[in-house]
Amino acid sequence: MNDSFITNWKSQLKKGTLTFIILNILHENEFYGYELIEQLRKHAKMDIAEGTLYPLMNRLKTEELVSSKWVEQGTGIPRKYYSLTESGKNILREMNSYWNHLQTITQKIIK
Amino acid sequence: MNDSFITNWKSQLKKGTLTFIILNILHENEFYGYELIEQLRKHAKMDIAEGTLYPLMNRLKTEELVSSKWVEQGTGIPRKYYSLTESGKNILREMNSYWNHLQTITQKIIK
DNA sequence: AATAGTACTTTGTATAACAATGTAATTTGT
DNA sequence: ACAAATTACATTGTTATACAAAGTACTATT
Repeated sequence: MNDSFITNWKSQLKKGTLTFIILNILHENEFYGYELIEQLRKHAKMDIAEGTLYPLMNRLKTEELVSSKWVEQGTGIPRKYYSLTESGKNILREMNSYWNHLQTITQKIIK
Repeated sequence: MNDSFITNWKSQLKKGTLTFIILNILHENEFYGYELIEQLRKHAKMDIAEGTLYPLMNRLKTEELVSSKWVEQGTGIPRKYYSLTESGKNILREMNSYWNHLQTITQKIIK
């Protein structure tokens, strides 16, 4: 029951950090949804449900922080590739700045 | 409208980080609720609504990560002081460990 | 006497993660 | 050749949490 506290905490911690991480990943490269989930699992050891990612990407599109384009594959299901808009890059700069601030704060209090 | 994206993001970011920061603060010292809000505003530049903090402290009590005691003042309203339980200290160690992991991840991708 | 500040509490709303389920095509295992 | 797993996107309902707003009660300031 106290083990689930950590599990729940990690889930709550994603609210905010996930958006932040994904925007940063998209700053370097274009990715499609399913690929982002794999990237996060492999490189960040974060397990993201599909029901988390796809709605999140739609929110980012609605806010016009990312744009998307369908790319047909020679074979298989077409992929929707996401990339950062100019507005998205500006917002990301603000987010990075606040994240750094948060780091400074926590570094002072963590034992 | 895009300015409110950052505002909302900071609010979402608190889900998880706030619990984390408060438990770390309580690791060094006992504090009462109103004092925690002041501490966060002054030292972390985080503005926490009372309707955020008090329910949070009650959740932490229910989970037995913190205990509380009323302390009567010579004058004025009595204060409810919170302190970390042994269980709270153990959970906090796990949280700090995961937070450090998150740092390593984000440091690699932030421009 | 009125206003601001201290200190805790409760109620209702909005947001986001997630489990579950669904669709459709492809690849792998036997 | 067939079943199962994987790839890829999407939707619905549930749950947790921050926050605005309002309330209670006492103290300090003007």
